[in-house]
Amino acid sequence: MTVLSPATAADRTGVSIDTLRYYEREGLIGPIRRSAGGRREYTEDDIFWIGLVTCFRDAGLGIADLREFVAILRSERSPQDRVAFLRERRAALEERVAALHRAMGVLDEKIAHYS
Amino acid sequence: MTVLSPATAADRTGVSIDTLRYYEREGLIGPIRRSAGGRREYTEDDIFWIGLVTCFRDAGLGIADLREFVAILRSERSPQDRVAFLRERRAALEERVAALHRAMGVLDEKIAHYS
DNA sequence: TCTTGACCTGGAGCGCGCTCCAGATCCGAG
DNA sequence: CTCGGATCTGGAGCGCGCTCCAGGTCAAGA
Repeated sequence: MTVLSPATAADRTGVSIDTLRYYEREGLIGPIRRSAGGRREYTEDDIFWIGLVTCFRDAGLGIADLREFVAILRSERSPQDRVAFLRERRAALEERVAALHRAMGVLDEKIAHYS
Repeated sequence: MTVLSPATAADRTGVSIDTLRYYEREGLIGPIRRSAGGRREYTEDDIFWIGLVTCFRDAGLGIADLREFVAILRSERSPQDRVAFLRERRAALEERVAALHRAMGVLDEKIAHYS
């Protein structure tokens, strides 16, 4: 099974090496397996997971939120608990969308005013 | 014409007094008129403008973005320039909405998986 | 073997957006 | 006139999310 060097992982995910290490320290990813010499070896699964993390980061979630998300998914919680947590997170994102829509409405108003 | 004290303005807008001063320093609002003694006197117009600013802040825009927004609206730019700027901002917000939708999609997938 | 460059760790530094503080001033109630 | 609460200013401090650095290790190529 092929593994990826830190540089390659960074390249593939669009996340800097420093940030990958940071995410690992913060418990958002990994722990990443190491080679005999102590270098990180990223698997495709790691890359996929990093993709999830960046997806949520891009959506504006904070590190603490992500950590909680990871903790829930890795925990032995019941499906019901997980679903409850996920729905709650979803609702928070919907509120963000609503805030965005409000701002876009203001913009539309201004645009209409100057058109 | 009635004016509002800093405390009242803070109360009305939900923005702390410190933050109102900060916004003023940064050029996002005001400059707010002062009383003979040097205290700020917020007008209803000021309150309205603060509402716009908080709307955009809630949508995740940064201070620099807001400053630019204010600068454009106050400048002597042509309506075309303003509309162009506003449309550009709107597109950026739409991209944020898209990022949010992507994250919500991931959440939905997980929810479906555990349901 | 030697060089070179990627990688390691721990910790410092940075920009953002506030938030708090000290010390002074203002002003309405008593 | 006095008192005390609200406000003023300039500047320090803080949490977040990286980003960078020093000093050392590892490993592939000449």
